[in-house]
Amino acid sequence: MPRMSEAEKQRSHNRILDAAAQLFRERGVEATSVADVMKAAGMTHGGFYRHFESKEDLIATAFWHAVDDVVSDMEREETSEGRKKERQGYIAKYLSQAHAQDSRNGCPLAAMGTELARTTGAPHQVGAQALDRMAALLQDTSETGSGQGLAAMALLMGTITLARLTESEEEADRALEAGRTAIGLLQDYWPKERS
Amino acid sequence: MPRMSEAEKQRSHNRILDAAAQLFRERGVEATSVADVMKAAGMTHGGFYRHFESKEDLIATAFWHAVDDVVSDMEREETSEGRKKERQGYIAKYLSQAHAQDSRNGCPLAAMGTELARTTGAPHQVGAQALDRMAALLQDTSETGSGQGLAAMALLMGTITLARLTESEEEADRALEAGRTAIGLLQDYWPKERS
DNA sequence: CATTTAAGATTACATGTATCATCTAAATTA
DNA sequence: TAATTTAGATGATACATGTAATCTTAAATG
Repeated sequence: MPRMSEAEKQRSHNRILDAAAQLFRERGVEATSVADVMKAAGMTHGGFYRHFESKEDLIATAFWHAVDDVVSDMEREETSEGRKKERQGYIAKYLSQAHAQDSRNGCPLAAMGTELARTTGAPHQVGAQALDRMAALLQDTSETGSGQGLAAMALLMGTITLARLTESEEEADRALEAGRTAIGLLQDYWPKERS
Repeated sequence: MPRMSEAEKQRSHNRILDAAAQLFRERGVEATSVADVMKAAGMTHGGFYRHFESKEDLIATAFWHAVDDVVSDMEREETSEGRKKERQGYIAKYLSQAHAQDSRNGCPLAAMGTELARTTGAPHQVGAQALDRMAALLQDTSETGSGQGLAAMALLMGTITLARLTESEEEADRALEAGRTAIGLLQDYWPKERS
């Protein structure tokens, strides 16, 4: 069947990336094989190494692809006022039953963070970069680097992990509700820069 | 070499459990093979099925073993005043560089939570049970079921995950410090039961 | 139109996997 | 002490894994 045009190769490449980004989040990185990814992308595993150097390469690239996917909308917002508005919506979506039940399309850090932390090399690096990016988005207007964005990120990630760990929707809801309350406290009471 | 006395079998059993509890936390559940565990326990893989029905069985049992190990000290404290005191120490240890760097002996939920959430059956169940247990310990004196314990657990888990994801001790420290501040806010400002 | 190129399929490889049947020697028990 | 039991070792199974060489065919190039 090969060979295909440059444009079609790009499309294949993106299909692999999309499939990997979804499967890695849904089943985990270790639990997903290169063959699984290629099958989900509608190909056989043979062609894989025309697109990526190794599975490790795919992990880093697909993870970053997922981060872009989830985060770039909000980054386009230029004014800090516009962001503040969007941030509330983003947080509400993040702490929703829908997000808890759809890890496939959800926060890549929540789904793969633990696994990336255990890695060394490129996958670990992009994980750390993603953290910077997302914490910056969660940072409330005024002071950057106060740690409030980091705390918010930790709380969000922790909360969906708990919600996904529960055994009923009611319990998941209790976790999500607790997360919402806690995020509110961080926003309302985080100490001002003393300087 | 076999056969060994009943007492020695128990000791073997515990060695397997300890090894599994450590390796699962350090490398992850999927990334750890039954053979790895048995080798770390000083045995060959053949004897494994005299002790456990399956790897899934081991996962659930070893996870619970780790939870007991980490949590049972604090549960022995009877009075809620005694617990309150201990809780602060527990939280300080949890949000420490030492804990971030030693997942092997650290919080089982932080290390395996995401993976357990993806499981079905016994491993998922014990994960949910562990959450109940730990959230109860983090619950501040007064009102149970307010969700404050859940939020605290989410924050703690999220924070070490972030600390482990960073690429330098300084960044890890920033995450841990943010977590400490946030925990304080939860304790100080969590809304009283309206009733 | 002929030649070259390369995307993806096919196949192969060596290794790792969970599981289990069988073997062994020592502890139990009769 | 003799017979029985069984913990753990050995080895085999059947399959999944990451990687790579090779083949096929259509696109790109001349």
